[in-house]
Amino acid sequence: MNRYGGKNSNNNNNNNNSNFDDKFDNQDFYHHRRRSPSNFRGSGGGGGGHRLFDSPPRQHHGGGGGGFRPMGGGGDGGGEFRPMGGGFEGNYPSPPPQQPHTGQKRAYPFSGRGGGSPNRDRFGGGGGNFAKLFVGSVPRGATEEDIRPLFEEHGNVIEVALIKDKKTGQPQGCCFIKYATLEEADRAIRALHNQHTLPGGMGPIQVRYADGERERLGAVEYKLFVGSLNRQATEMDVQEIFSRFGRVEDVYLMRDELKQSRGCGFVKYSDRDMALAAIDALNGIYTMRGCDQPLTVRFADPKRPRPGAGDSRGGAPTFGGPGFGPRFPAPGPRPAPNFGDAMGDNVPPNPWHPMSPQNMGPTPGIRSMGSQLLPRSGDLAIPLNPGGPFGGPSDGSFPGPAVSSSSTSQQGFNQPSPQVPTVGQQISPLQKPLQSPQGLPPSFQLHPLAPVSYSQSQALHVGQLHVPVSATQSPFSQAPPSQHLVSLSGQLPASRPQMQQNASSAAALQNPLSVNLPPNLQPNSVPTTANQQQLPVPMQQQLLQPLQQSPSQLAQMLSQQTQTLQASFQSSQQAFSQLQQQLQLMQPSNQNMTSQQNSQASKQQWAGMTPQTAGSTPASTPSTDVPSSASAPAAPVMTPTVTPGECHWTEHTSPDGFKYYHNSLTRESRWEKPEELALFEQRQQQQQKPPVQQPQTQSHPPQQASQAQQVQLQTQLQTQIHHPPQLQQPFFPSAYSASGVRNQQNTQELGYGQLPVAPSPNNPTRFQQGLQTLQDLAWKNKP
DNA sequence: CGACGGGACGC
DNA sequence: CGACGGGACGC
Repeated sequence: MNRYGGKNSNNNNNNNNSNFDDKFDNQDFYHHRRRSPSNFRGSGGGGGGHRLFDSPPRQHHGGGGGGFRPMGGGGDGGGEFRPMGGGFEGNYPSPPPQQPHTGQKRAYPFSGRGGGSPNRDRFGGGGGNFAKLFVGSVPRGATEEDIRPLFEEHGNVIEVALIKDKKTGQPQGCCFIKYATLEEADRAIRALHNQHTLPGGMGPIQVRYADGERERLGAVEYKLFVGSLNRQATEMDVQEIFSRFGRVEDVYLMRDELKQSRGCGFVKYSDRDMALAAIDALNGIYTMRGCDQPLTVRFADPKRPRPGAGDSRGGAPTFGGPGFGPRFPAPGPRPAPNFGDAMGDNVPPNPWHPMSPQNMGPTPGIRSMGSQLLPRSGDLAIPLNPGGPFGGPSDGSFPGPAVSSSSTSQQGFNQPSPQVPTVGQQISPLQKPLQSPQGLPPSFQLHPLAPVSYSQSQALHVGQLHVPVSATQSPFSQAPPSQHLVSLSGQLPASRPQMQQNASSAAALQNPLSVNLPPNLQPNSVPTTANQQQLPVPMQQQLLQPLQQSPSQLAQMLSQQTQTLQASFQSSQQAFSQLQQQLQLMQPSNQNMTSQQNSQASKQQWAGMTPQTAGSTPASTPSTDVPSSASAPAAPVMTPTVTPGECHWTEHTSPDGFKYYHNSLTRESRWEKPEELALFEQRQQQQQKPPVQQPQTQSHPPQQASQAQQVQLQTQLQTQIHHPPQLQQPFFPSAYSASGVRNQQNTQELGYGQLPVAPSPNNPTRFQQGLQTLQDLAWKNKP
């Protein structure tokens, strides 16, 4: 069972007074490098084995030892980088030598809110820093040598402790890694959590602070419970929505045994203001597409204690809850600065009931605390792009961006700083269009603002306007066309002052997208392959295209696209029934067709989304493969280069320009080409299979029973079921994460992924699967 | 309307 | 020191 994210990181730990959070945290510079199993073992990893600290004798470190110094890794450099992205081939500057710190095992028992936390010591002297991480999903057979190198890429590993069962001595599949500093630990979490699978591992390793570490280190996290999520939404989608308020440390969606989302989950921030901003802007306001109810966003209840967990009591290191503010006077230095008073004056009457009217409202105010950094509401009211992954506010209002007051500069990750609008930092309206119109899917949508912020720090600067626009909508986006129009045309709601776009915006346009791309744009990407840093040429072209069009045109396109989408949705259900009928007829003779049809259908679906084809049903227009522009808007994610196959795997191209594969049945996505697909393709080629361009012409095995039927079915699928596929994959394939939240279902779902490659013509199972898929699709299209 | 992720401290 | 029973779906 692979679960996506995991609890984890939290960077902003405040830690000794060193404002390290202002600098270190650039964690993100270092990215994990995907090591291939082959080189995994021996590579000493960056930094080369600083084995000095191997298994230090346990002594009690007294505190104070001056060793700690926030290693900075570098200045801020604005290094934003996306956790997932993988774009950076780990240029991890070798970790600065650290002072050896000994560690203690489970040192401070930390009793929850208990008082005398050891933190004091830390705060005082900054000594005694070492950070222990818990690492899960470690192959049982792994040895320290297998693990250490990986972690040394992110810092000096002081100790690696493989956990064995006390009684049996059997490896437990987990271990503890100790770093001398929190920064290193943080980096490791970001780079590895859910993002690296050890050889032989069944899934990506889970990297998080060991129990009690957070508290011990003074780290806090603000966990929000999020309800009424679209069950089709992925962690990534959720992250997209929440990243506007600041860097999302982690997203965890509750799923059932079958991995189906339960419609709720948790989002963590390390900054309280971000959490508050998210609540204000989304709770009861933002409705995801396909949902009839707005999100519920509130501070999470304390985690229900797990019986079997050996966790120390008390616990909940999370803050934000009702009484937490007061009760936890800032476990760490951090909270205090910006809103130490927060709970005091700015506190809403009832934090636990964010739903209160005041918090709702079209333009959720920015409940920015009194931080000086925070701009005034007027300035802040920057419209967020409604077109996020799942649509905008149901009421048509833009969720307000919240501002994150804390000036923690570390939002670095995927997100640009929380939309803290330092005045003047606004996105030019045109920027969005660039991305959206072309339907640069999700990835671009992910951090809608990201590009901007990034650019700001990196290149562009003053004078840019942030426009709420996000023309792009993910398939689930509910934002009415009108919103888009507004956005595009630059007519923002009155509440937004910014609009002062200016000429510079045009110039700015290109930069952000074509130049700065990677980091921001690929928030989630997790490339397997190296270069993710550069946007593929094609991609860039796409991005630029929009520029050539006038806003109004863009708006129109969007509108059309939207209509098309809607129309398609409506028809899907019908299609489904029809399909069922068709399938029944066909069942006896050929089954494999189902899968093929699906593939084709999905391909078509994209084509159908062509804006030009407005409202039209994406009829069977197989001949022309979707022009790049066509696939854009509606098609959230990719350019469907389809590879029809038995295996249900189809190849797609992410906005980043990287290929990935998606299984229509399992909805699994992976970066590597599935073997099944490869085999299938081979088979196809052997059969003289024509290029993808002509799906219809695909070799239809002569043996098929009734071609007529097949065709019919195919047509229907093509013409009517367009959404399904989109819906399934509207988003990015997995790689997600800002916080390591990444979809990595791959490995684990092999069970599904590896469907019988051999097309057993009369395999009822396959048929069932196809049906299943269809049903699934139909379901999704449901209102 | 949904509520917490696999495992957890050896030498 | 003392260390988890009893009870279990409202809005």
